[in-house]
Amino acid sequence: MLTVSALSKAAQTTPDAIRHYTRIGLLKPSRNPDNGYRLFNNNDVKKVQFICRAKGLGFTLREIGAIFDHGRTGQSPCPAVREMIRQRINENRDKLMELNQLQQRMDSALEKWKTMPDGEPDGEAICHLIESIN
Amino acid sequence: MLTVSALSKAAQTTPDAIRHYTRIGLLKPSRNPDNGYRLFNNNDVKKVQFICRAKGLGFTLREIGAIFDHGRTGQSPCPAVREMIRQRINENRDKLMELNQLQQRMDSALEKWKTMPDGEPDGEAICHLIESIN
DNA sequence: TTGCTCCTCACGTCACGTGAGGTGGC
DNA sequence: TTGCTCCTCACGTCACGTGAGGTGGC
Repeated sequence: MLTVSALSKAAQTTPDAIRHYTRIGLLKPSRNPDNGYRLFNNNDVKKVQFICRAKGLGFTLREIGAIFDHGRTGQSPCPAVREMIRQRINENRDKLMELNQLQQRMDSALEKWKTMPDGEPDGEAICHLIESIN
Repeated sequence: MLTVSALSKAAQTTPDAIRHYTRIGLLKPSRNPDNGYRLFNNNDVKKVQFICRAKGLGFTLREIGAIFDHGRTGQSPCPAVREMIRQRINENRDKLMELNQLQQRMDSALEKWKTMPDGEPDGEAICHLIESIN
């Protein structure tokens, strides 16, 4: 049986993350009746490692919980997993495009500002650097 | 004088966003004594447009508030603005790299899974697709 | 009266991190 | 006794969106 910190070390994460996963129901440790400490077993080490791997593939904790539930109801989670990652790939593609555009806007703003002096507040403009954009 | 929705239309945003900006102190409308409705003036239209433009450059509302405060204390916000965007550009570069790597991990996972069958829960693996990664 | 707008709470989002205040184990 | 770990709240993060429940204006 493992305590919070022992589990966090075994699975290469933080004690707070372990407590968080417990709070939202991904882990269901038993308790030491003497002091109330959470007690985890070897299967929980696997579960936390699974959580970390799935997070690394872009799955949310809510989705990971859904995958666990599939297991409990005896259904294969695999079709849903394939579908989730397809969606996540599309979402991520959109986000990448947005951030690329943001990066370009920021770069060209900074470039443009190189030739502009700092302005003093004059009641007219708030910050003429920013107002010069668009 | 403008109401919430009139201001939101003039500045091309939503009434809820206007209420939010008021709540966090970026806008300080007067009130109609008869009914308590927020009352904005033409300067507020400019401020909301400024907020939107700055958000488009990656500034947070907290940073935008700091820019407004510079104006009130009679200092030029411009040097701080240049510094903020430099930082934001670096942060965004890191985020882009992360998301690019995530995209690659997701793509190669989906590719690899094409040759793998769905697995039934067997008490051994939670989801062998995910566990096959790394 | 209907339909639109306005109001004020106050919670939810995401995955934790961070105190506050207190206790167990060596 | 000291230092480390554990515990349970409960708030903060970011920028709103979304009810709930009620009111004003035409």
